[in-house]
Amino acid sequence: MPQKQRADARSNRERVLAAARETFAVGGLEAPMREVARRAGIGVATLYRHFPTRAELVTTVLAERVEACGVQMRRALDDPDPWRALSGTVLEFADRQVRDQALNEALLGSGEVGAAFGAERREHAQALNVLVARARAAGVLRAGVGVDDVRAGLLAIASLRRLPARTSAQVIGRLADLVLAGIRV
Amino acid sequence: MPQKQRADARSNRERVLAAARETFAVGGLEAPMREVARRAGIGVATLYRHFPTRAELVTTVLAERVEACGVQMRRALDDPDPWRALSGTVLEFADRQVRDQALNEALLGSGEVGAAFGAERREHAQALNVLVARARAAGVLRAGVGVDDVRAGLLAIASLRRLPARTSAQVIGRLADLVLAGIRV
DNA sequence: CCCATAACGGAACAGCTGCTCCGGTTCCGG
DNA sequence: CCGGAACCGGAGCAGCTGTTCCGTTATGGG
Repeated sequence: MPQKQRADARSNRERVLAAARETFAVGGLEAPMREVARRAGIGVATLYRHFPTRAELVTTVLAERVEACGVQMRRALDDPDPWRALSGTVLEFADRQVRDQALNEALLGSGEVGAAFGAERREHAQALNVLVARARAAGVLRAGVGVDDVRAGLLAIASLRRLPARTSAQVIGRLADLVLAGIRV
Repeated sequence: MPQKQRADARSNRERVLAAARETFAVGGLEAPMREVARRAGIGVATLYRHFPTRAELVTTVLAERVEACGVQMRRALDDPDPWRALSGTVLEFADRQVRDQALNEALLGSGEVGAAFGAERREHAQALNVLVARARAAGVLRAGVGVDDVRAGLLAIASLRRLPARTSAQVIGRLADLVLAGIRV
């Protein structure tokens, strides 16, 4: 029953989403609404007509990426090799972090945006539990390493956002390797 | 030739510094100047008379803590046990991070406040070089681990600021152990 | 082709920030 | 104890933010 909106309205909605994706990826989730509107080539009022509040725009943009993480998680759960599943998840997480400055506030943030993805976060946490349990059962984890340690590593990788952009990719890569080295037996 | 200022002026300066220490440690370096002034029980104009700009207040408050880090670094350089020197530095860094939400922007931040401590940062970097080189020479480091990896670990620890305060201490502790485990042979 | 009306855009509002101006207050040497 | 200089405090400025109001534009069914 939608599709009643005018053609220009729908096209503008797409423009807004595209602009928001770019803007948030580069400048983080705190990027001004005016900046998104300007990049989309429309006025702020139009932006607010499509997304009545800032949080709504942010969650809409992030929903698709959070879902992509879920897909990756489910794929890891199907991997018969426990270490490859766990290490792959860590590396993939680091890689997403390098490419998207905004994703992690949805997965790890404590504010309004974080709360909007509570269900997905619980699902990811549950999947991580399973991955770590399998890895431990396979004997590839150093003694004493638990889910909380892996989660600490992921949190650290995610927190490396806001670094001089040029160096952050290298630092994140090194840290991911470091975390894996610290986890493995 | 100082000491020409009136008694109330000097007392107010102390009040400002005390209030700034509290405020910055709890709320981070972005805490509003009005908040510092209110906590000190004075007006904002008085605050700005003693510290003409926000950065000046911040650097004054941080200078003493940065110096404390320098002391610790020099002590580590005197330690004959290379691994204890390096691991102690990492753990001490993590501990400071837990106790002070603001220190690391001076040591690692890329903004104006970070630039103000360029000399100290270079000194710390140099000391870290030495510590890592000694540890490697002693054969306690995993093959391929370099200064950049240690620095990535420290950066990660520092970036864990802005977490739900109750959990951050545990997470930081786990991460510090994880980094050490990833570095050691 | 026309015009009701959905959709638009920019000025404007409210609230935050760092920082300054200026009239009133307080200290302290003589 | 007095008076001028040193000092204080809050109102105010400029600039940022998210969000809304309302006059203007232009889509598309008849």
